[in-house]
Amino acid sequence: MKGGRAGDPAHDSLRARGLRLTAPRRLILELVQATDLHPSATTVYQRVRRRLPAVSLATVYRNLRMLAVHGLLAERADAAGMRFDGRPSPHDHFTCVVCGRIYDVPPLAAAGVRRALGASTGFEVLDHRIEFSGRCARCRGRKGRSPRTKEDLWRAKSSKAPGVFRT
Amino acid sequence: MKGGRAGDPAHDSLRARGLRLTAPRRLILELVQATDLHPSATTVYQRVRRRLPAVSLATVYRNLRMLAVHGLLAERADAAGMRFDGRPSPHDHFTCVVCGRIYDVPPLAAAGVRRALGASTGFEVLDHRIEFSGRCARCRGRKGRSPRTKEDLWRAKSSKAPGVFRT
DNA sequence: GTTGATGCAAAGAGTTTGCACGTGT
DNA sequence: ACACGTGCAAACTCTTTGCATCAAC
Repeated sequence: MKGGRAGDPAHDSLRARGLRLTAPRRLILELVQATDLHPSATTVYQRVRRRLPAVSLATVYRNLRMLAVHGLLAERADAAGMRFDGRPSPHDHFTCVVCGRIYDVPPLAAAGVRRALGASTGFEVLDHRIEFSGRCARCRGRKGRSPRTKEDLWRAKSSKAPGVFRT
Repeated sequence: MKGGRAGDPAHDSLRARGLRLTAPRRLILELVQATDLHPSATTVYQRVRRRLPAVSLATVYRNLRMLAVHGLLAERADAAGMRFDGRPSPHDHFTCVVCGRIYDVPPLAAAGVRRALGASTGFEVLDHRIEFSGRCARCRGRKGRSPRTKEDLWRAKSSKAPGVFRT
């Protein structure tokens, strides 16, 4: 009764693959796609509960993994666990060592590097990912300033995402 | 009585930082530095036990982390947990989707990409890492063949590492 | 009505930690 | 001898799974 109907992009993506569009699943997908903060499962869970208080953490995990398997989300391993990325389109990442934010950055010089590697090794390069790290624009300003906790803003407050690049 | 003495590179590296050179610590460092298979803590543990049967898993974890903090090893996050890399020098990685091996590859086209990112974003790029994936040379041969378990060879057999690139 | 999805709780896997004892320097 | 390192076991965190129930189609 609260689930989506035809015409909804999420609905169509799921139904086209023979997957059911349940309310938790739909919300989880929407939330992850609506931010570029690469949230953890727990963070998604906390956000989901604000609109669907009965949803369990297990359901969040099951859906995140399933959506990733079907290519609607991408998974990233992190020292603290898995992170989820709502944009499966090719792009790279920049992690700010000061504030901990993970920014999406456009694919800069992919093809040439991949070709070079394939030529020199005989490996068949199917995919690649570049992880940059350093200090982001807003953290270059302040001195040795407070490492603001990464996604606390998103988890706790509104769904306004910082939004740096949309790849 | 069984630990190293002056003149040993590992001994010097540790002592120079005020760290003690115990037998487990020395062996752990040597094992990780001697392979490019990026072993997990459990894998290192299994290898350590073959020469020092009394060493505990906790000690392996403590030493791996401590050695990483002091820059003698590098840590990598993986879906299955942490991996350890004995070569802190800059290099990239290629993960074979068939056999699961993680190969070291030489740094191919770093500088230009970093400069481009800095110029277009205002970010100060301090480091980067490229993760390639695909099928390695030896797996391109066989058809849709058996995903040989990653580092079983090293864990179970001799310390002969496949050795692809030495960066 | 079927079949897959969910909630709950329990189980797993990887990693960390408290404490008393052992050991490098 | 002193301080750090170690073994053991318990604790913790993140993630997965079994099962009865519920709901999308």
